[in-house]
Parts: sequence; structure tokens; C-alpha cells
Amino acid sequence: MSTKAERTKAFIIEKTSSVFNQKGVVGTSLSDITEATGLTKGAIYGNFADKEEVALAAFEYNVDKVFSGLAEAMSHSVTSVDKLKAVTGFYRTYFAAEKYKYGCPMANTATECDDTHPALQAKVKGRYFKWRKGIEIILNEGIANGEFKHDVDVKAFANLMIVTIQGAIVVSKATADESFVAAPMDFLDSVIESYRLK
Amino acid sequence: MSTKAERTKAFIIEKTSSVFNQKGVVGTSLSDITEATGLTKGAIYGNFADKEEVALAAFEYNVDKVFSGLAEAMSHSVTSVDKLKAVTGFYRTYFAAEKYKYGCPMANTATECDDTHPALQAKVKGRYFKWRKGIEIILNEGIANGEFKHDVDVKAFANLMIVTIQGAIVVSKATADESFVAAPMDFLDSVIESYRLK
DNA sequence: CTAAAAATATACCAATCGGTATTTAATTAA
DNA sequence: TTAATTAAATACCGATTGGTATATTTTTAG
Repeated sequence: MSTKAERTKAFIIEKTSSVFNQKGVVGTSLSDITEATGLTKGAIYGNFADKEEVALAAFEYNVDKVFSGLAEAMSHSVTSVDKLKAVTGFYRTYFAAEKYKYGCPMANTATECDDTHPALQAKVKGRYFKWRKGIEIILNEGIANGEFKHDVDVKAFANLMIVTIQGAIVVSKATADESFVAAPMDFLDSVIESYRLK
Repeated sequence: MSTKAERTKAFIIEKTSSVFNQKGVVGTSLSDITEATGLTKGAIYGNFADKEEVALAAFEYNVDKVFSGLAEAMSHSVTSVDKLKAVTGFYRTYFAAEKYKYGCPMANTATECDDTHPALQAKVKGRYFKWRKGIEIILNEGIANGEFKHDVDVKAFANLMIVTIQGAIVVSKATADESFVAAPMDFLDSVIESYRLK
């Protein structure tokens, strides 16, 4: 069984993660943390060295939640085409899920921390590269098994897909206009189709 | 001639704008403002009601700077195709300019303020809509003068262009990998080409 | 059941936060 | 050039910030 400290730590992260995603690292105060958890400062600082450590853990938690949602959305796809379209499908309805209502933790953290918070920026950077590699793998598998043309620019498409998704979430959230998601996802789908070997 | 107050106000905005773009509204303190300007609190609060008013003015200043840069980039384009390609060209070298080094004020403000700062969110929203309309106008002109096919989905492309640009800037900034800009801009250019008549 | 250990709460800290009232300095109109 | 006005500096305010030392409670091992 897990220790009390481990459970409390997980509890703090779970309760504060959405606060960090909504208000950002700087915007989230210790009182926000004690309020969200119902615990006191003593409990927080007994389990984390400082606010930054909570923020880092909350970031991992938030990003893991998004990527496991993505994995789930792809879990029933067999072909590479279906996997990629499951990704665009996932983001088409992104904001319908309560758990994603404060936007994308990647984009939120990227814009907040790029010039101010090296530790978090490094984590964001690593996650973007990992994400890109994941997309590249799906594409390469599709090429290998004959779903896609051999001359598909795998790296370029992975860049395009990530960038389009991130922009769509950011702009759609800021404007409350979902056509900023729908149209770009349609476009990505059409690019995927154009890669097909028929 | 302008009054002293007007000049000081402009001076404060000019000196603090990049601080706001770098650190955000919450992350920029009054001491950041006095430090950046060399003025005291008395001077700041003699010209602005509160910090929010400075933040709003700084946002307008930052966004105006980007869009006037964009306008300049397009100023020598005659055809609609050239105008749209001037936009992608502008963003290809975005971070080379010292004045844009802290990223896009639209994306930065969008992610920071969407859940926390109604006044700034409203401004961001309005600017996104205005930007989209501007792109639509260029496309419609191109259709009217026979540059583009008649069945081009103007609204969809405008959404795609804005979203792709914003995502490219955000991800490229966070990763320091410029291929997150180059590849998506190449794609946008190819889409523009595909809209061409004959 | 008890004693040691671990975890949480309480009480406190200096520093900084955004903001204001007042004083001093600079500008402007006569 | 002076008097009125405007602008900016100074000094202060209560509240909140992140963080710590200590006391108390809860958990855990024997």
C-alpha cells in the first residue's frame, strides 16, 4: 500500500491541477492551493519543496490527462489513417469535455513559461518533441504498410499537425468560436487523405 | 503639440509593452513598471487608473506593432496571392526581429487571459475577428479579380491561416525549433497555390 | 496498546503586492 | 515673471505573497 505522504501528494496534484491550468503558475497562489485542497500550508510544504514543485507536478498531471485522452481516442483505430483522424476527431470535441475546459496545458504553459520559467519550458519542449515523434511513427507505419505514399514528408506533416492543433485550441478558446477548430481539422483530414495510396 | 501627460502616457506604454508581453499581466508588477520606465508610482497612477489600464494599453500597442509589421510586409504586394504569401513570409522570419522576440502578443494574451481577465479577453477576441476579416477580404478580392477559383472556402482558409500562424509561433517559441514555423508556412503557401485559377 | 515517527496544523516572518494621500517639482497660461 | 495648474516624487497603507519554525495530531511499527 502507498504511504500517507504519497497519497496526499497525489491528492494535492489532483486538486490543484486545473487551477494551475486556468490561472497559470504565477497566477496560482499558495492560498489557491490550500483552498483547492482544503489543506494547510504545513501539509503542502511537507510534501513539496516549494510552489514550483507543485506546478511542475500539476503540469505533468495535466499533460498526461490530455495525452491519455488522445490515446483513448485512438485505441480503436487499426489503420494509420484512422489513428490520425482520431486525433483530429479528438480535438474537434475537445472543449465539450469538462476536464479540458481551461484549454490545452501544453499551449498554456508554453506561452506563460517560455521567457520566465526554464524548468517548465524544458518540460513543455520535451513533450512537444515526444508528441511529434509519436505522429511521425504513425505516419511511417502507414508508409511501411502501404497506406500512404512513399514521398510523404513525415516531419513536415508532424510539424503541421501539432501546430494546427495548438493554434486551433488557443484561438477557439479565446474567441469562443469553434469554427477555428472545425475548419483546420477538416483541412488536416484532407491532407491525410491526400497522402493515401489508393 | 501634445500635453506632457499624453507624452508620458505614451512613454510608459512604450517602455512597459515588452515587459507585459514577456511576463504577462499577472507576472508584471508595479515595480516592473517603475523599473522599466524609470518613473515612480506617482507618475504611473497620475496617468493610468490602475495596472489593468496599463496592461490594456500595452496590449494594444504590442498588437498594433505586429499588425503594422504585417501591413508593411504586404505593402509591396499587388496581387492577392502575393499578399497572402507576404503574410507567411512575415512569420517565417518572425523571431529574427528583436521587437518580436517575446512571441505573439495575441497568443500570449489569449492563453493568459481567456479564463481570468474578461477585458483583455474581449480585446483579443475582437482582434482575432478583425484579422480573420482582413484575410477574407484579400481572398475575396482574389476571387473577384480572377486570381482564385470561385469555389474557394474563404472562411475556412482564413480560420486555417490564423490558427496555423498562431500555433507555429507558440510551438516554435517554446521549442526553439524553427521547423515548427517553416513547414506549416510551406503548407499554407501550397494551399494558396492550389486555390489559383489554371 | 504504546511509543516513535511521520504528517498536518498553527502561528509567525520579511518582502512585496497594488494602490493612495500628500508633498514637491515642473509646466503652462496670463 | 508670476500665479495657477498640472505632473511627478515621496511616504505611506493594509493585504497578500511565498515560505518557515514549532506545536499538535495522526499514522504506523513493535
